[in-house]
Amino acid sequence: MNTPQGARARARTEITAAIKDEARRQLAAEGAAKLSLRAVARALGMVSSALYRYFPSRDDLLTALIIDAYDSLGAAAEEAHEAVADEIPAVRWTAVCVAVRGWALAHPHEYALIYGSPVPGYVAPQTTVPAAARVGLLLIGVVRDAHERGALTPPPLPGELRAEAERMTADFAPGMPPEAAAPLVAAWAQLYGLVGFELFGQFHRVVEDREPFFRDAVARLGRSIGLRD
Amino acid sequence: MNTPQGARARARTEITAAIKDEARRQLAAEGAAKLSLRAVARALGMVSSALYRYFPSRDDLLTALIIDAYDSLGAAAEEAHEAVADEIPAVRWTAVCVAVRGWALAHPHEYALIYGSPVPGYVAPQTTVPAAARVGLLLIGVVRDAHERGALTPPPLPGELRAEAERMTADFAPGMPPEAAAPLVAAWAQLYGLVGFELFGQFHRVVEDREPFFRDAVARLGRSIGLRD
DNA sequence: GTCTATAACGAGATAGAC
DNA sequence: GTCTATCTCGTTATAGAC
Repeated sequence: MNTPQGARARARTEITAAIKDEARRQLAAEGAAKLSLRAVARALGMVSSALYRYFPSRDDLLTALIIDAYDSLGAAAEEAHEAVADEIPAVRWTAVCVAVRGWALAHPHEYALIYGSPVPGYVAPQTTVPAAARVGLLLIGVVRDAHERGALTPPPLPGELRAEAERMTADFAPGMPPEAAAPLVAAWAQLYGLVGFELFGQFHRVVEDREPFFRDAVARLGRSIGLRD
Repeated sequence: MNTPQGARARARTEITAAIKDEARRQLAAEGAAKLSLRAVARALGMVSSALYRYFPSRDDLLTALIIDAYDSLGAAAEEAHEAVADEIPAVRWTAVCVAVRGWALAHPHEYALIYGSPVPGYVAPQTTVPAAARVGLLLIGVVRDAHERGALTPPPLPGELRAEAERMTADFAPGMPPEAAAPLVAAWAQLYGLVGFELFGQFHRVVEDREPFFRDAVARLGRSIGLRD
């Protein structure tokens, strides 16, 4: 934030950050289901009712943590993309995917919060949507750019999926050929399948040398959409 | 079970089943993190100490639920495969994937238990491995069979992955060409990415007509391994 | 106005005595 | 196996400090 702040506003920002930091610590230790306002307050030497000045409810604290996680992931992905902005789309595709994996390995509990099992009793409000969409929009941008440069040869579109594909491009990927819509959305989900399996231990004794395995898989994902090397 | 049982053994089997049923109910309501032996006991009109005659700890109950879930999923996948055993490998591939999705939609909380975020503080023992491997072994069988019929043209194997691919085939997919190993393991993870995204709500307002979308995606996955239509 | 602290509610879990 | 005393929790009402 580069807005000038008075002392009270600064104190408020700092305490808000301290609450979220402590909540993240508890997330790592006990999981989102057991996140407790009282425990956070206790760890900060505050009384539980004081937290309500900062977060109107436990669910609002959870929502803030979720938005922060999506934004942190989105920022990491966008930064990685900018670093290779001059490369061909296939290279940028892989760079974004590798950044998603890197962020997930560095923040496993926040990854579990946003892409793991839903927290029982919690329903994410619409306010999480913009942050949640960042990585997806970035990948759409890569594919659209490939199309504009003539570097995209998407697979044929099954007639059954034509209407759905056209709705998708109209809704959130204007300028992208509808043939790429279903393969891209599928690749997006599949990317998180690869990351989740590694993170949650399903690759234990199955995949040993994980980075080259991952790069190979996401390169294939890019080709399945029609990105050319 | 077709072993003849005395009255005592039968009662034990029934009570064990009742405990697991009630635990699954709580799993759905509160999540695995909050699964509590006491609450299960209360719901069954038992006292908590009595449960320890059936499950020595909460983690053992969790392990039993996890093995049951893997076995239920594995059985559903194997049954779907048998129903199309005479078809070409690409058809059998899709049938198994569709069965995995169908099972997951029918058992979302058990899916979350085995493929969602890890339960904090719980580490799965080796006893879960055979049940967990069933779907993977089934998919390996489809690909191996395609190879034996000459219906498999796997993508070229990057030199970087040669050693890993040969270890994979030696460890759990003998008779399968190493070129197919990495694409198959990746496809296996990606399948669960597709299912998880649908189940956990990431496709909300993104994918509307989900079954054809899913079939298209898994058909592409099959082709990425080298299965021919 | 902005914040923290006290106390309380209703619900649920837990530990130990019996 | 039962009962009770003591914990936890989210949340609110209220009172007072700055």
